[in-house]
Amino acid sequence: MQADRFIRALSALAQEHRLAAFRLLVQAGEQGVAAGVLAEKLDVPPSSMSFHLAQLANAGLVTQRRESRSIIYSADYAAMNGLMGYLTENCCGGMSCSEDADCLPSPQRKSA
Amino acid sequence: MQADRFIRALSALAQEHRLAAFRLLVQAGEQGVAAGVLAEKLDVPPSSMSFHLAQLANAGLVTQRRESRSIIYSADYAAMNGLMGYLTENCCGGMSCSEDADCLPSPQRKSA
DNA sequence: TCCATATTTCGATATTTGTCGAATCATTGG
DNA sequence: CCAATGATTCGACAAATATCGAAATATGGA
Repeated sequence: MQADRFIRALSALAQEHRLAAFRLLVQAGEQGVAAGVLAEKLDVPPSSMSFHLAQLANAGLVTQRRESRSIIYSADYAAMNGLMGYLTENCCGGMSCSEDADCLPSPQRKSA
Repeated sequence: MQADRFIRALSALAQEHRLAAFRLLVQAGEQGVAAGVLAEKLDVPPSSMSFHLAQLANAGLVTQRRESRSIIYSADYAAMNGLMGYLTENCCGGMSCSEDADCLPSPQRKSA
């Protein structure tokens, strides 16, 4: 069951510090943010931050790269979009999903 | 903290049976699905299903209505879209982030 | 009213998850 | 090589979560 991958992603995001960290990374873009900076911004001990970042990485939501002594984390937009596509899959049974307030007003159209 | 609401939503979805149930509801549309039908389809005891549906409802992801003896659950598309909007807020620092645009800096497209 | 159906609430229990200090690992600069 | 810095792993504990049967709560039909 590949739903497991999405459950890991959702679990990863379903936590105060991780959600905040992920949003910071989403906003930071490609540039990314160092682990220590995230820990400081979120006022979380480095060990805890590391624990959380590992979960985000395990879920495939973030990528990491070393830059000198720092490890820079970045949001993986493809993974994020994949998750949102999964949630809205076959929305409304594939029927008219653009009508009124029903399904997806936002640009999350996926199939085809 | 307004983020609490989104954490509840993500926690609600971060569970095998709830994610499956929610997706079924998303696909079912306004018509919705009865609690018992969901329990049967997902092969989960009614009490457990009820427990999970309560969490989805508490997170505001689903609504319920009585129809004769059954309680019909439906996905709340507005809540779902709100959640997705929250995740992508100020994506890339506010630059152009529309779907096929540049929210995907890394060219690692998977299954589009 | 009585009974069957549909669902939820209540417990107890097992499992998972979050926290954080100490120790460890990796990198840089002197 | 050594000390300092940035980050992760480990271990123990606390807290939250999932499970499911039994009992309770609605509803509908005879």
